[in-house]
Amino acid sequence: MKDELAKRYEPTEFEQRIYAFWEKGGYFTPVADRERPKFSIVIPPPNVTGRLHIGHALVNTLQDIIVRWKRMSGFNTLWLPGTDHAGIATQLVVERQLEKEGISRFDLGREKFVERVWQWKEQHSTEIKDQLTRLGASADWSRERFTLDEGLSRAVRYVFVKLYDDGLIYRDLAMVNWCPRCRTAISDVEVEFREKNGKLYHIDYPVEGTDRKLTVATTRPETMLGDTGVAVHPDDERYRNLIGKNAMLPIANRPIPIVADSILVDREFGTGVVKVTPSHDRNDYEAGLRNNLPQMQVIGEDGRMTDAAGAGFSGLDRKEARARVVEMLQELGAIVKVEEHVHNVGIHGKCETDIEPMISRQWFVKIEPLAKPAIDAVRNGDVTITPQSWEATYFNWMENIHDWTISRQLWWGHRIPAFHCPNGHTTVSVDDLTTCPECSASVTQETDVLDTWFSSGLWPFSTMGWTGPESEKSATDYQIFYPTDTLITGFDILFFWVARMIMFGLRFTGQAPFRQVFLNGLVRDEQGRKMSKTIGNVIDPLDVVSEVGADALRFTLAVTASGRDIPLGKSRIQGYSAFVNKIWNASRFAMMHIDEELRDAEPIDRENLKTVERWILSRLNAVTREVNKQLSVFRFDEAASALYQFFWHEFCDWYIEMAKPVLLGRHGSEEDRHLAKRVLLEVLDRSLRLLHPFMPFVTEEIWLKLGGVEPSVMVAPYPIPEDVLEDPDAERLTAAVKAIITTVRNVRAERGFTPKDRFTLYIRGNSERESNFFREYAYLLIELARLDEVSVEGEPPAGTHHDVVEGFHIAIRFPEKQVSQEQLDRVKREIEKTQNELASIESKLANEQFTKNAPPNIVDGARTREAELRARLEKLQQNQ
RNA sequence: GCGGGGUUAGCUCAGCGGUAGAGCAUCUCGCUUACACCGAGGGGGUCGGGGGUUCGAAUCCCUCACCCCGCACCA
Repeated sequence: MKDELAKRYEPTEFEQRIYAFWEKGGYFTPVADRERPKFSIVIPPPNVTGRLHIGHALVNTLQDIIVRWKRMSGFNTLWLPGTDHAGIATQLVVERQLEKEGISRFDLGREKFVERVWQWKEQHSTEIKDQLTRLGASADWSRERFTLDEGLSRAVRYVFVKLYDDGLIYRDLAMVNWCPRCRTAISDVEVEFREKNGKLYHIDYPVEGTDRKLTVATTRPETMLGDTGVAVHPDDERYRNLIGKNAMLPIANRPIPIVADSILVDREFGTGVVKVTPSHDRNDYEAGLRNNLPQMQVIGEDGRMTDAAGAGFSGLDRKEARARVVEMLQELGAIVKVEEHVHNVGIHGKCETDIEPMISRQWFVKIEPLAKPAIDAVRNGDVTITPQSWEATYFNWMENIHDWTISRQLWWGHRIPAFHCPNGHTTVSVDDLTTCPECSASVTQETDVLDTWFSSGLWPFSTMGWTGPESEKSATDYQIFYPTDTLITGFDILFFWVARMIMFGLRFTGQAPFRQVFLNGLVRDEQGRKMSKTIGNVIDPLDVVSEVGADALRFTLAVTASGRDIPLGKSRIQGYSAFVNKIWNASRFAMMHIDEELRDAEPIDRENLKTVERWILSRLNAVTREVNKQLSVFRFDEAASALYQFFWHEFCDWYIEMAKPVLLGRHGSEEDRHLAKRVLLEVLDRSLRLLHPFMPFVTEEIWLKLGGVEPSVMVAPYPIPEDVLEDPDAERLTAAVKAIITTVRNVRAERGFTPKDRFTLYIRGNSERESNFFREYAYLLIELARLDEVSVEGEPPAGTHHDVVEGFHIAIRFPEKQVSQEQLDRVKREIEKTQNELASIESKLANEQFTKNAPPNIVDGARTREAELRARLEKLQQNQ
């Protein structure tokens, strides 16, 4: 032992010091060795925009647990960190900043604006690292990447050009999701649906040349200004004769054709008549194409009405225009009725603005040829997804996938490497062009940038030096660490990110970018609600770290992370911080008894181990097996619980208490004490290593004070189970000792005795060996059960309490005392319980179907149980 | 509408074919020189309803109810 542990556990005292120690030791950086088995993982790059929330804490804790576990298990381990430029999100942040200064990005101009964003990025780029550092993330910061780095940008351009050349990227006029606030197109997955209360307006459109009117229903009356048709179902008797005639569009006073369309119109819904606005509705767009209806854009890119909307509307905001249209229709008497209507409104998730479907010229990825192999990779097991239920979601989405809109009318991001000349030629090129290869005219680069997820999709290999096929021979990291092994991320980006990485990885590297994916759940509050600023139930991970330390937070996250959503509350974290405290204090106790020379002592002399020592080593071995097994299947909760259970309730509550008489010199020889200390050290040492991935700081702090062979616990070998340590006999006997002690304590409380009252315990082994065992451990029974005597051979006198525990008949004699009714009832209840169980097991055994069909071990178990119950019942009845 | 998940102790959840479990909360006793962020002990569940398969079902199948989450639809 080098040094003493501080009396109190104060994580803030040492966490940052420990992290600095690791960094200085270079333990985060793997070696450039192709021979050693490697383990690699890339971080889901957080947005540069800032503060880590509890979800980040979770996903990075889980990664770190796996990474530390693998590193300690001997793998040449790389955890590659970095950040994402997060196109829209980051641009938004800076735009909001500008707003405060009273200007817009358009006032500043593209170049100046992008400069501003870079400035902002530089100011904040260290924040993410600092925050991950405080959580204890053992990422290799020397390899930190940013999606706009030169190498990564090069990869983006290569991929774009290649896909274009392969005919998988095209530019076309199509109906896209347009965000009028951000003034850009976004992809389908970026549209979120919110249920909103709206109104359904029923409007009369007069039919030309008749006195009939067609009533259409719409939730967006302002779009009627752009109607170019009215559709009915071809088989609908009510309107059949009107097909081919014109309806007169109110307000605009434009005749528009009545067409038949069986796809658009559901006869059962509403009036069975649909207004068609090809320019501002996805379905209407398709219907317009089918029926040759013209497109008429009445809403512009900024969400305001265009000139085409007509005088009185041009320049009005969408919402204003709606009110105006309704007002005018009311004046005309064209509104038949207005209904309350709950419907899903598509909004842009990043800024909450209502999406405007809009026809626009954009760049797209033809996705099906990419999706097919990505589906196969999961189907044939090259990539596994945990929890497995997500695979269904993955297939469902991938099999119904639509082309991916990749162009964004933003300024912050990878500018599309396409070059246009005045003669209408467009050339894509990895390197910048100045003149058109076709006509030599000077060219200008496409102004659109790429969807952020286009570059994130390349993350597992673009971060490793991959910039195209030639780089595969020269990029060392790519050669050693690609493909990665595991991906740990939130399920919310399964489509955005995971699916696209698989598609790109397969297409460009010929391999899936990872073998296993673990999708973690959402962190919720204790009542299972989402954390939100409005509810005020947000837990800031950095606050928690300041209050109780990173280890308590990490352990709490791990112990609740089964793959489902995670209910997290402060009280819960508080609870697990008690566990960290427990580890601290148990270590403190152990270190009081561990001498310097023990550290380098020869291996434990197994021959001379006492039963309880063999027991604790056997239990330790079992938990070692369990933790390794559960981590390999991402059951962080099971692994953490097993450690919790073992360390607290087996090691602290029982083993340490059992070892105290020897350690403190109240019992046993000097050699016994030496061996006890040796075992204590062994268990603590292994426990710290087992716990390290979950709580790296506290384990390291203790480990360093303990003084190990390795310079740091994070590079000490992770324990693996050893069969020689398994000891069912010791487990059985120790379980009996524990149960007997518990029973005595029980009886003491039940009969109203105090801890000061001393009893005599009579016990008999079922063999001479067992009797000897109880003789050997009589001192323990006396100490822990507070007895004055243990009699192994003596015959219990009358008037003692009888019981059968773990197959051993015991009798407890205690001083005369008035027995209360309550205590008598208790005895009665116990007898009844035993009788009931006995009855049920007897009837079971009497059933021939059971003895015939059930597996032998189950039947045997039942027989043993029956015998036990019978013996116990007999003894209990003596207590009445 | 399609797909996935859920309904087990007051709360949060695990168990997913063979005697109902954990953590927290609660109650009782105890400041015993590692720890009161502690120790010892107790109480508390007809495993959402109904039906079926089985010697045996919280666990498998069917069905109903309610809740959550995707996707699609939403005139």
